[in-house]
Amino acid sequence: MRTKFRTSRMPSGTRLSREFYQRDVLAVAQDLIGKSMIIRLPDMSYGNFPVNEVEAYRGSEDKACHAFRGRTRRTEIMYHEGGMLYVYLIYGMYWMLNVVTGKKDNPQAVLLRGVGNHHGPGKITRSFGIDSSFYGEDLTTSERIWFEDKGFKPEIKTGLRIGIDYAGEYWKTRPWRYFI
DNA sequence: TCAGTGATTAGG
DNA sequence: CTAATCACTGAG
Repeated sequence: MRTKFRTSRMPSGTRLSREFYQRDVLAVAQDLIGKSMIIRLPDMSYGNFPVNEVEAYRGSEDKACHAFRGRTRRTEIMYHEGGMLYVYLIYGMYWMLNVVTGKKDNPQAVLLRGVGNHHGPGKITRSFGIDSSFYGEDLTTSERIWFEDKGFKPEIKTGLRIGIDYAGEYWKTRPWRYFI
């Protein structure tokens, strides 16, 4: 953390490490539930929002994962080692915020669907002004967004991933949505 | 139930 | 270049 942004309002906690994100996406997705998303707000203070809903997208095998169609400029960041952000625009209006997980060249990501009182992937990014400038952001070094463990261990429920009817019977029935 | 909205992608 | 698609949202 550069001194520049160290203020009295900086939250104290344990920033999640590279190792946390480098695990398989199903483990990371579940473990992200209850962790805190720390984000720098317009007034330069930091907001703390517990993650309450996510979905896992698991590699080139997963028909619902963007990496299913291979490496493209958009999906390139998913091939990086875990701990980066994958941000993309959908329907011309909504930025989707994803956390890249797994080892290098194993394209996986966790979609954030709910943090704090913000429910809905497009609403999260709209609320915090997250856009393409966050693409490739490194969560282990960023000064404007990262995740912390504050010791909150909620009970986790599972469900089907939303909006992937095109993915075929097997992939659309994986219970890879996790929520509180 | 359905329109809005534009980047991304595959294909010619 | 064209056209289809889309991990969504809000209005009616």
